[in-house]
Amino acid sequence: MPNSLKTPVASVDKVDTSYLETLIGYNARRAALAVISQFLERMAVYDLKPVDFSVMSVVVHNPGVTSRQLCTALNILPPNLVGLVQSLESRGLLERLPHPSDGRAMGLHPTDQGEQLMKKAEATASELEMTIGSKLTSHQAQTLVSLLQKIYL
Amino acid sequence: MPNSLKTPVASVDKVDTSYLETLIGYNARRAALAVISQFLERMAVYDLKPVDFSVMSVVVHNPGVTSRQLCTALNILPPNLVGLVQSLESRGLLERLPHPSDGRAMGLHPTDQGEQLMKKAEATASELEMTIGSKLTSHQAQTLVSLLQKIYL
DNA sequence: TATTGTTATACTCTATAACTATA
DNA sequence: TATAGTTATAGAGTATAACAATA
Repeated sequence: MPNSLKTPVASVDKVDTSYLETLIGYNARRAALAVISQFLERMAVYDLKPVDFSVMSVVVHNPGVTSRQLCTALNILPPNLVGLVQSLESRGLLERLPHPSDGRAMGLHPTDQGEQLMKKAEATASELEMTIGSKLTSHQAQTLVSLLQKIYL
Repeated sequence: MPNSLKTPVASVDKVDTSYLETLIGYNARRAALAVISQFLERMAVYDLKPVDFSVMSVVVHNPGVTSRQLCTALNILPPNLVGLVQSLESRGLLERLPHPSDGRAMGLHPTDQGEQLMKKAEATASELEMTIGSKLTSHQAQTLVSLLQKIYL
């Protein structure tokens, strides 16, 4: 029997992605992109992209942290951090001071302006968590974070 | 009291990322990157990157799917799909046939070679799921997938 | 000899505008 | 007028190699 009679050149009405939806990596990436998309919108007022936010947040909570430490903590390659830090410094959000004991390194310190901005930005980030949380119970959100960390930590 | 005496230019021994680790988006992105990194290694033998795998998987499970449908299902922009499809076609993994009812569209169909490759590739992907799953119980993995889907679906 | 920070650079990924052929 | 597929191109993100200064 010719295939053309059995399936006269198939067409698809509804796309079935059920297989991909069984994969943790696929779901994690889709979820991350969805959240980051909302994050971008909400952080636009502060002119902070996710990486800028992460860098500033670590600097605020770890005054004096070095570039190397930042790279390790956030999984950023050193050459790619240089421009980020220069940009944040030129915006007056952080400053680079000599490291007290290592002459090669520079400690990154938040400025007052940087701390004030991040106070607001972290509040906005927490609001976003609540919005996402409206799709999840608080217990589910906690479970989700815990399970994700098991994978990458 | 001069600040230099209270904190003589701070240095950081262990970086504290506990705030970022409360954010779903941060954790989802870190987890996705960790899984994708392993995915890249395991799929290298098939010369399939995550997007190639996703495209081929949808084509195999939806013979005749159009480019537009693929873009919508996988959140890819049409111009960025063109090269992917051309590459997969030139490798003999799929073929583009005229759509039965829409003269503008082309249906994407897996070749026999494409189906055989994806049979192996999907088995490899499932093995990877098991490996990730070794960090989670099967029930936890199921919960994780379900919670991630609540966020982006 | 190893490490921090940096420059230069290349490669990939993602995004936008505009065109054609068809609906 | 709207949509599918395509081209060209720009921008962002990510990668490696190599160098100067310091440990």
